Amino acid sequence: MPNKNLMLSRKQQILNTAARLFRKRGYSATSMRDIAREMQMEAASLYNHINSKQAILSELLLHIAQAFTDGMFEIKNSSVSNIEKLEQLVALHVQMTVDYTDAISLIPNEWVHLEGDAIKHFLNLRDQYEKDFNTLLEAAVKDKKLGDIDIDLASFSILSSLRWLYSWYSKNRHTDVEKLKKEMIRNLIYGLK
Amino acid sequence: MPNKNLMLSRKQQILNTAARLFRKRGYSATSMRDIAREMQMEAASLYNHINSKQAILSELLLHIAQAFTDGMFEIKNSSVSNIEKLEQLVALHVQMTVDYTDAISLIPNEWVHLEGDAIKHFLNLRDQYEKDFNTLLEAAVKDKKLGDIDIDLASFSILSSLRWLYSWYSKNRHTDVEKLKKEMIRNLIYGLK
DNA sequence: CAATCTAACTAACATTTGTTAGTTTTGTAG
DNA sequence: CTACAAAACTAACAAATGTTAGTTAGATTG
Repeated sequence: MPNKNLMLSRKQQILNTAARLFRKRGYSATSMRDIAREMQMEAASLYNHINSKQAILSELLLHIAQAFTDGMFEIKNSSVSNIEKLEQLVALHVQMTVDYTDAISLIPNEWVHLEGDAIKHFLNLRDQYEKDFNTLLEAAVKDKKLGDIDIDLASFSILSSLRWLYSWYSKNRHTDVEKLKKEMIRNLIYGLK
Repeated sequence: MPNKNLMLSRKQQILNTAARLFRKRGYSATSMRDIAREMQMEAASLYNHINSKQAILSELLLHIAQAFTDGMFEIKNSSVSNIEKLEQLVALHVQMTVDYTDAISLIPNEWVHLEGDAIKHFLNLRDQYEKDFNTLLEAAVKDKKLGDIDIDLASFSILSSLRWLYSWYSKNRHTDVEKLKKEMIRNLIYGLK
């Protein structure tokens, strides 16, 4: 089977390669020459497609963060119960993990290497997302669908597990995605009942 | 001999400072000059106390990993029920998080920058710990103390939350430690019942 | 064919990096 | 006070870094 990367734009190939290397060794420990070697080209040639190393990181991270924000917007405004919205959010995380395993692995830590407006933007999206998540969790408790939990700590626990799912999924790629969604919903949401 | 104690205490200051900076910016993005500046000394002077940047990282990570291994050994061999052992393990994580907040933050990601024997040793300790954790979880299920969960995924979820607790705790240092232990046990263990 | 565009190349740059060597200061024990 | 060891300093190093400038090969278009 030919390389899947062949069908993508050169820029997208570079982003994918960078995501894989950033995941493996971290942003700082990955050099432009590392990325270039993997792409079988010279480091300077990368600049025909991307503006800077920093721009690679911010494209990767902001793309993921925006996708989560968009997903949250849709789910928040849908007309299902609060507990169902929570279920859909867990499913969103699982789906994102499956679709963007490498890039999503950068979310927990590598954002610290963003600079300027990019880091502000990223943290704005992240903080708003977490606020929305807490709000939904609180609403579900008020609906008597969840026990009398510490909202902040429970929210943190759930999101921690979801953020690290990429690591589990990498070792279990055979897993059926829909089954995984159901199991995570059970573990993380109904475990708290 | 009091000279040696003074030297060790200076070394410990360096380790603590390094842990704080490694946490903030990552191992690779933290230079020896960064650590030195924070210690109000020159980079070269650090080498009177430590052998290399790499040695700092491995001392920090292996110290934490060994403490977990020791804790697991004690708990495994104690004469309480399996479910109580799980409770004690959660409490161990919480206590370690409180005692070594900065150094413990390096456990999830920064081990990738270990080299040679250090990385082998670290991964051995980590993998054995996770195996022991899984075994206990399985035993608790067999005791009918937990529902019919996917052991691997549940173990992963619990450990993810515990690994990231340092981040929550940093923003909630006022929290009573014993209360936090109880809440985490409830969230992570009895949530699964 | 000629002109244009894309995407590769080589060469070089100014910084920053971890670390070593050699020297000087400082604190303490006898 | 002297002697010594601990721990700081200055200076320098080779290697690696992100990036720019200028050039060239190959394809596409008029």
